[in-house]
Amino acid sequence: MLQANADIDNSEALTERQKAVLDAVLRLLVEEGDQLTMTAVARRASCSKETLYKWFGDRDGLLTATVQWQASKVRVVPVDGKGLDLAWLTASLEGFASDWLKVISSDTSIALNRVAISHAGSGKDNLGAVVLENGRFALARRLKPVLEAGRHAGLLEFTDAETAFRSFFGLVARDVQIRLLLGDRLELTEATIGGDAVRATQQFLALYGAKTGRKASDS
Amino acid sequence: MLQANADIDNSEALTERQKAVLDAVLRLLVEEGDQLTMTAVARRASCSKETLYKWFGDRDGLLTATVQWQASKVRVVPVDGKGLDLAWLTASLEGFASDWLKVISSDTSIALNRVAISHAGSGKDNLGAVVLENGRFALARRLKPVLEAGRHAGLLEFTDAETAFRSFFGLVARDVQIRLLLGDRLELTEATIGGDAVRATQQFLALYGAKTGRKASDS
DNA sequence: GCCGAACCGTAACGTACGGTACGCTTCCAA
DNA sequence: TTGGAAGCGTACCGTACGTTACGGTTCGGC
Repeated sequence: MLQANADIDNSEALTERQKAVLDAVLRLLVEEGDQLTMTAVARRASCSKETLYKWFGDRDGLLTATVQWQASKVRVVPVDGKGLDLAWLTASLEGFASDWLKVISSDTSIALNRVAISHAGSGKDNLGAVVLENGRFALARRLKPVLEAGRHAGLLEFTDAETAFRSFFGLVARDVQIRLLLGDRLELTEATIGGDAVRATQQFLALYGAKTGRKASDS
Repeated sequence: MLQANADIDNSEALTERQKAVLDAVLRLLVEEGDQLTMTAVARRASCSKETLYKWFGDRDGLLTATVQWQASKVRVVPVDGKGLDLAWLTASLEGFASDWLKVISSDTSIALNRVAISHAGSGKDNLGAVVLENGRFALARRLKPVLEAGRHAGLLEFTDAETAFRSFFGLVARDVQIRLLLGDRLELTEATIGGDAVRATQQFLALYGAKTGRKASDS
């Protein structure tokens, strides 16, 4: 199982200059993928290679720091447990779906996932674990309380929150991420994402909504 | 959009020796990921590097040939349109789900997708397009006739087969592929796959099944 | 038996790139 | 003013690897 903990929010320890360097790495990663060279980073960030090695150790350290830096930036706001009625639940789910689609279709996410996947192949570091931890697992951690709240309010029915979450995940993401990672041109406009979020949410409610007050189904 | 056509079944043009070489590449790819070297391939396949270059042009050509060779091997049997009742439809969908889960969780698929994704980052070749074409799009081409048949028989209700397919895809795959690609240990046993296939099928039928004769729902 | 094609094994070449060393400038702080 | 830390730019080193070259071997055709 992936190691989750550790290095949660070491973004504190980064100076502004270092953050700027990592942003440069991010931009470079988006532009030309994993074959970015230390020389290119140094040139783009207007710093010396020696500084890069002093700050980040080696190339993998730089990549890891970049992934974590990006992760620390997308730390989203926790959902507010206001109403706890169906409208609130629906809005929350649609919000999660929309946010997630925006994330996985962003250039940055695609680039980062690509490099993490490449590295996962040659098990050198745990870049994949970091990405997973700050992506799919972070989403689950944030969404599950909402699902539990929905169940507690009698709006949802499920026995295992993890299973319910994974169904929601599947209904939202479908084939989007793998297609984008493999280079498929798939323009997700704001409107498309909004529509998909609504559809996914409705489908999820159809599957896991409480039978009272909503046509539901299960097996 | 991805170019689909061309090189459909150039596996004819491969000699047995060449196929053996590509199988060696496949094995090597599974074992040590994308950082396989031409020297390693030559050693493993007991052939000379000169031969590799004569046959496949360069490293990318070798990789492309390998991906296509693997793709030509997994050409599955078309589903037989026998009964056209609910049992047949359910069994077909479960079969598709099970097959797909087996594919995406196989070492070979993971390794191939990883290298294709890496290459998609640095848009050198169209490895990603080849993988997509023989993976997700091939699945859609095989499944859609089943969905259409189900609709024609009054068992399914949907307006767009593509949308219905993507929902099915999402319900089946969920987070499995991205987790595996990112290096998450996720053992999919035969039993797990079978259960997931049944669950995904039931959920799909709940969403897209005709309202008559089955508890259905939609928005 | 002989020739050439195909191919194996290996040595060699060139380059790209990770990592290091060093000189120079800037900028505090004593 | 000066010493030193931090950092920039660049030259340099070592190595890994893609690619090429070449000698030796097998084998089918004459």
